[in-house]
Amino acid sequence: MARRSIKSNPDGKPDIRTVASLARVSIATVSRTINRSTAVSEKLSKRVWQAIEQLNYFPNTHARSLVSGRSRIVGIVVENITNPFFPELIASFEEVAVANGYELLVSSGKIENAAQIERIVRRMLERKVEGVAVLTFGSEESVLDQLAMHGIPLVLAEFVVDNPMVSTIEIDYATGVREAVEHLVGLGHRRIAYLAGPHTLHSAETRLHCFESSVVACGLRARKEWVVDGDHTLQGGVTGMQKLLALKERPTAVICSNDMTAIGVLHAAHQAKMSVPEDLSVIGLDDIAFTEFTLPPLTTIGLSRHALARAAFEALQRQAEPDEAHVGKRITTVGTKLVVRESTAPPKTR
Amino acid sequence: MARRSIKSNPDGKPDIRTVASLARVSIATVSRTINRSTAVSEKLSKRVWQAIEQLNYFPNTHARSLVSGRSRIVGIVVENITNPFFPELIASFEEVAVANGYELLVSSGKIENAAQIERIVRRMLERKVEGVAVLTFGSEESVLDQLAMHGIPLVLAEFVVDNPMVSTIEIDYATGVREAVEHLVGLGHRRIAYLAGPHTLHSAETRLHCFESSVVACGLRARKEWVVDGDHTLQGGVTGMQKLLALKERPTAVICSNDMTAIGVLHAAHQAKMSVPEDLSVIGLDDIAFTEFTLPPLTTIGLSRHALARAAFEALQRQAEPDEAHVGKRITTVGTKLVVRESTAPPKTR
DNA sequence: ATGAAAGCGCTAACAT
DNA sequence: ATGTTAGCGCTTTCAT
Repeated sequence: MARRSIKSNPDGKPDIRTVASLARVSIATVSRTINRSTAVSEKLSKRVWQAIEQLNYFPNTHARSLVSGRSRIVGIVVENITNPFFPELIASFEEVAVANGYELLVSSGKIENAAQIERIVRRMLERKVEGVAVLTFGSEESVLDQLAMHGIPLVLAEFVVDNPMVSTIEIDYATGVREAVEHLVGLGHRRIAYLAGPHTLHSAETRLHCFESSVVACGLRARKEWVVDGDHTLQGGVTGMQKLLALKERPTAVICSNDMTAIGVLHAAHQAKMSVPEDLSVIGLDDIAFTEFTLPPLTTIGLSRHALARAAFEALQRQAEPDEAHVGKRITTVGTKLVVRESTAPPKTR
Repeated sequence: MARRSIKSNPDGKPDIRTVASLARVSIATVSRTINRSTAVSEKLSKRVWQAIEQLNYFPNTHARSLVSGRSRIVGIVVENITNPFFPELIASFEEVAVANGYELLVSSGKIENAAQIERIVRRMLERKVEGVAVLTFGSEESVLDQLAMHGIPLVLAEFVVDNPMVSTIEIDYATGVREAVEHLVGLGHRRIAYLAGPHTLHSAETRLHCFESSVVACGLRARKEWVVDGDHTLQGGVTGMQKLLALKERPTAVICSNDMTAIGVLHAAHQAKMSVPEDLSVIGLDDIAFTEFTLPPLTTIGLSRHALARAAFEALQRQAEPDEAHVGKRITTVGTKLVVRESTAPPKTR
């Protein structure tokens, strides 16, 4: 039986006691040094760090979490991983979380039924995440209720909830969308269509409203048949564009609720032997990496993954580590702005 | 001070004792019931499960990991998250890991210098992962050495290492690549080019060799200037295609080391006013979701993310939970096969 | 400023 | 088959 008193590093993994004895201090002093908590004298702290270095020691996070109640893990929930926007978002989130000493727990599967929600909540609860960024842009309600019920801090995209545990990242679509509409109008377009996202997505509805008000602000009339439903997928873009092509009076430009939709539109236009931008101008939204390489390169409304990820992490951190400078700050805004490439040009017909 | 004897659920989070007392058994019996370890009588086990249900209890994974030494976390390391192949792979890996009661720790950042490798290794070690799937297809050596040195089971893609802790997923590129070459030859192509991946990638070298031997097997001669370097990015595909276009004797078809490259080729061909597949046939490799929506839809050599993820997880699990049925099984093979879409057709010139 | 010791929630001997 | 108990490696009182 390996009792503590007998055991002398059977494996080789140093623990806090190994460090303590090498530095000739108590384990409490080692802990304090590592956590920079109570002041430790210069002299001892130096000895401790030296021992740590020498042993290549690092604390056992499980032991740490167990006693402190803090896991230093944050969760992130997305859906629809086939839209490159989300992997890019996760990568950014990982970067900022890790840089701040946190680990992340990713859920990237589809969220379609109660069992799947249950599993996500369970995973987050089991690993004792300190907060969760729910960046599904729409299906948050369900996940939300359960997590919030358990007292886990949450941050949502564009879903303001009256709960002190829930922060919101607001996205200023208005600016980017207005720039897009003005860009088209400036090129001479009068017949501008909109290929929407799913009605279940909060963000998609917001984007649509921004489009409608921008059109009106530009003195154009909003024609109902020029607003077509989509679902933020490539196929949705194809189908939506086909609907637009079937109209007697076709639009000369189309703004899409996201880049995937816009790529689908490019596809459908090509199939219909239309040239972009000569016969049709197309604008997307998100500015995913692919847009530089579509045919032609896509003009799009940029939404920074990095800004979004950083805002989400910081909101979570504010909840986990309350900081007098930021108390009560529960809404952060992230901007959008037009990126002009080659899918927009003056209309041929006027 | 909340001593155990005084404490009576101050928060409400049930622990193993809460369950034990509700079920009128010892905590050991609760533990046994949950872990299905030593046999527990039907009667008691039923009482325990009932109490668990009633209290909505689940074990604290940190406590569990601390004492058992098993974290039930597996790591996965990828690079180049902008290639949709990798997010799709991660999602598959997540699915199979979670289904088997494991959590995953993802590292998706670029691996370019010692500090970044150090951080990945550190993250994995700190959270005590039970194994790591290094699916970078090339930069494994570096990460590998350090992790293996710490005795962590590893699984690599196509990198056979003489170490019992390291398993390998071998990918049978030969079959898919041969199908692709035969498909082109069957259509009448004689001048087939190859747009390679980076030489630093093991898998890219393998793919190239498969191409070369398939070409020879079909009785064509391998022309050196028709094998062009690429880097598995869209831009690399564009640049590579431009090199091919500059040749006096142009190929009538090009096989690319991955789909991203092929999409770049499509782009460059379009810019050069060439029609695919009329003027040029193009074949990719991976079969990422995007390939259905390129212009035209891409013929490609399919490599199942799900099969790869499952093979990787199972290899890891075999190492973590040795199983007499599979001892010593350290190499798994995953297949590839041609998916014909619309980017290939008979050549115009012969 | 430092150390001794309790105990986080659980698993795994060991005892019955 | 079940219970008792000793820690897993750490943080955090409490005492000095």
